[in-house]
Amino acid sequence: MARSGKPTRDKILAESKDLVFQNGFSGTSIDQILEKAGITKGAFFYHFKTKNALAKALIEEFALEDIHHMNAALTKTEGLNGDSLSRLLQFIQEFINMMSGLGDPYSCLYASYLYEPNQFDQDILDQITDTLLTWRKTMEKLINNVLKEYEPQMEIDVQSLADHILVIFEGAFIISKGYKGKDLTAEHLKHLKNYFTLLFCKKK
Amino acid sequence: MARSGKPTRDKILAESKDLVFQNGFSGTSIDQILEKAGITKGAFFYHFKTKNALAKALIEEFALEDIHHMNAALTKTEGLNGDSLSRLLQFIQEFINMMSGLGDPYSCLYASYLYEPNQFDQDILDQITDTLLTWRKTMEKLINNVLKEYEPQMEIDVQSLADHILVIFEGAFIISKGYKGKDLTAEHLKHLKNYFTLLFCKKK
DNA sequence: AACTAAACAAACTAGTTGGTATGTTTGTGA
DNA sequence: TCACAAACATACCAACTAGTTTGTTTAGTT
Repeated sequence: MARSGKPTRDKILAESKDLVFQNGFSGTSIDQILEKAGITKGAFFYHFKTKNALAKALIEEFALEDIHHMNAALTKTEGLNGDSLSRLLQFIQEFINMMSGLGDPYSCLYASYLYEPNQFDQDILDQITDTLLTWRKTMEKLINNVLKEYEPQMEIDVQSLADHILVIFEGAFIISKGYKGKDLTAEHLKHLKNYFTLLFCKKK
Repeated sequence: MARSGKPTRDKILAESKDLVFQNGFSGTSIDQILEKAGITKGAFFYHFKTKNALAKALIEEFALEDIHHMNAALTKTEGLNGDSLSRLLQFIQEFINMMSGLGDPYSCLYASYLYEPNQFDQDILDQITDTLLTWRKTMEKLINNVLKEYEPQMEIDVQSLADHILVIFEGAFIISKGYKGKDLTAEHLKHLKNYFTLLFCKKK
């Protein structure tokens, strides 16, 4: 056997992710990646058969981390299972904490890909949909548990309300970029927390 | 004089906008634009000095329409100036109506550009920031008027709350794309309307 | 009818693109 | 120690890229 290729592969993934967020996927050339990663073309195409294979690896890694964050927040708030509302609110608070320390605007690979969808194979786009659906299912459960104990102040569609957290994430990322300042996600998640608090102020 | 070049220029703008939303800006080649618009390279570079000049023209047109929509909704709700809250709510309702009939997910050029910012000159990115600031100022005014009459149920930051409508717009566009179904913006704007309604349920 | 400038068309160029073919180094187990 | 495969490096290519050059058509003006 030769030496391990994992450091090289990881370097390619890390550097190309940064480049994609700055230039877009098709705006990122392989030569740029080689230069930033300090490798050659042979090394790149040893680890990734095509440029699209890199795209797939990138989104797989990103989705894995994403769902991992979601599950971590779920686990952290498991103790509050008794009060369904504080569980939901604390779940959101976990992400407020997570995004609070952030300097530069955060970037999401889903949004990056979805604004040039023709560049990617179908399975890549499907993976994004799957991850969104996982989020939706999780949020629906949390909300439905609240609905057992609380009477919502307004008529709401659970699925739409479940999606709303992702909407705020993605939107906040973009607006943060638009203002070129620091990331604004935390403060916008607070509005979601407010919304939930006001919506479920009355027990059944 | 020769015949008017406006139809050609407009065709270039319309077709290239579609292409950019499918392929991204750097993923859209000039040759692709020529084919879709049914013109030649000479015609293209007669109307736009560089590809980046096209990018600028595209964002200028998009921002103009955007602000025009905003002002139209403002004008339409001017009659409600007496009740500041219903004015704010009806302002949002105008966009709910606008986005309700939509089939395919809507696309925003700001988001498209901001996810490959290195492809564009600074003045293009500045134009995006300016437009966001115009939205912010408008929303701040509407909200501040409400705050004169109403006591908010929770402590809120006006600027952040003003930005929140754009956050929901942009986020809803992306999530809609992710689900590959129809546009979901209208239903997410309803959550914003709910939020405002609950937040300002008590007069001073 | 001759002229003129705007509005194109066609062919070209220099550089870049993703991808390949072929060779070389590296570590490790028999 | 030597075989051998994994992990690279180098040189190359065909296709495509944005942009240019040069020539032609079109429609008002005089």
